[in-house]
Amino acid sequence: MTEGITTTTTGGSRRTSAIPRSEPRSARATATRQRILDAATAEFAAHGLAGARVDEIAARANANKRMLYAYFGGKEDLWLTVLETAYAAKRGEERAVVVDGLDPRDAMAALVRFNLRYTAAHPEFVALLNQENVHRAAHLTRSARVRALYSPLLETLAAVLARGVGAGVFRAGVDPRQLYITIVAVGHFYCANIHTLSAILGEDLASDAALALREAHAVEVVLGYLRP
Amino acid sequence: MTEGITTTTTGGSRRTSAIPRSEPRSARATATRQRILDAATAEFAAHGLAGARVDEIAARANANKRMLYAYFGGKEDLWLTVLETAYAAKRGEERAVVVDGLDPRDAMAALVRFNLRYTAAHPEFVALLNQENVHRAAHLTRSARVRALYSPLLETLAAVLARGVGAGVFRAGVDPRQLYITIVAVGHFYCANIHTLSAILGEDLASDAALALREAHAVEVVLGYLRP
DNA sequence: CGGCTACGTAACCATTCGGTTACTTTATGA
DNA sequence: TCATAAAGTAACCGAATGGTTACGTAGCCG
Repeated sequence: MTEGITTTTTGGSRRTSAIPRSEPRSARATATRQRILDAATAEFAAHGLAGARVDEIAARANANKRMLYAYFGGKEDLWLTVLETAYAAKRGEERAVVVDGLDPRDAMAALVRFNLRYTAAHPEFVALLNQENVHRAAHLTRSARVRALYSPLLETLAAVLARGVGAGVFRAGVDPRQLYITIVAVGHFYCANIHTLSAILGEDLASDAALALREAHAVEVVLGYLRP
Repeated sequence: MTEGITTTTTGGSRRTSAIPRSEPRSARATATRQRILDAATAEFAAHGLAGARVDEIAARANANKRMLYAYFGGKEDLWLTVLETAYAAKRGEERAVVVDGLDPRDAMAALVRFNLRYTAAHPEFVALLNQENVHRAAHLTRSARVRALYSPLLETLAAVLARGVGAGVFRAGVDPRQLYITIVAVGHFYCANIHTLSAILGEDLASDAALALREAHAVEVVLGYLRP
């Protein structure tokens, strides 16, 4: 009863910090929570943090707004949970990429392709990241959960790079972190700015054909650069 | 029963379409207009379209909200003007880059560096683009003014590329558009995601030292790739 | 000067929206 | 079976926000 309310603040920005319920007890509750999370991901990706509407999220989820506050605490907390979930999903997929035993060049190409395809297939991830950067990662930096999720892609990449250098098929002296950023960049930037780029260049970059061309180019750039 | 109030207008979103005043007549008016535009650029970059507050823009500009509506028509129209202005500014800077007479490799390196530096020096441009992509370039595609601003960088890039191929110092068969996207990407992505990347990688990528490293890497990637 | 118009101000308005309260329904287990 | 707590609902609240109206002021031309 009487959860510790102590709102005290309401002065500056609209915020309250009801403690989010940690674990739903029934299967129905879990389903409701999940529906809210899915709806929130879509709504946040489509409109951003400030543009998203809590009422709309609840409506999309076929849930009551009250439950959203019960499960997640508030709009910003929900945003963070959505972000964390999106990150965790990508890290999970990355973990499933296995390139052991492949020729280093093939392995590297596979990593580049994976990244581009994942990015293209998950525009909501791109949109969420864009938004969070507008906010200068204010929420993400507060998240211990995300900080713990060091990218498996980076680990794999460093290993492949070292293997290729050892085999004499890659140039030496490449910083894996810089290369990681570059690989993510050639795919992410394309997908993130696909609308403005299409508008500026006057062609549809979102078509399958255009994506295939971009993929080939991305692989070519990375492998071309890495030649000894 | 009386709930369906037939407000006639205001069906979906709050909008009014006051016709923006085309040209201010006095110097004072021009200055006011400019102050509003500058303040809007900062506010939109900091908070996005939905997150920006019209009152705040007016306050920052030391102008009255009324004049904002008089000069720009409304929040979304102001947003578009800000976007167009930012684009025009970058295009203007690009036009000032002259690489004629340079060795193609030096010329290419200069283009890569220019892009990275411009992007790093203009976080507001990056933030605005991010936002506009969240909105799927909905405003930009409506702008004839931006569509006319075909990137000079792309033109220059294509020329340098052709020159290098002719001189035998660049590989043949590279699509200038793909390369353009890649060059912009390696710089833009870094700057656009500098906050989330710093959070994930656990180091400050915005420092001068980190930026210099990134610049060197970007040049190395592009020139390395272009080797025949 | 004197009236006209562009420029600027402040108070106001209707609606939206995040968040809350008071209440009903559903499931669980003693 | 029935008390009890979790899950869910609907109506409500008040601050914030985009936009407007009615009114003052300054500079320019006759």
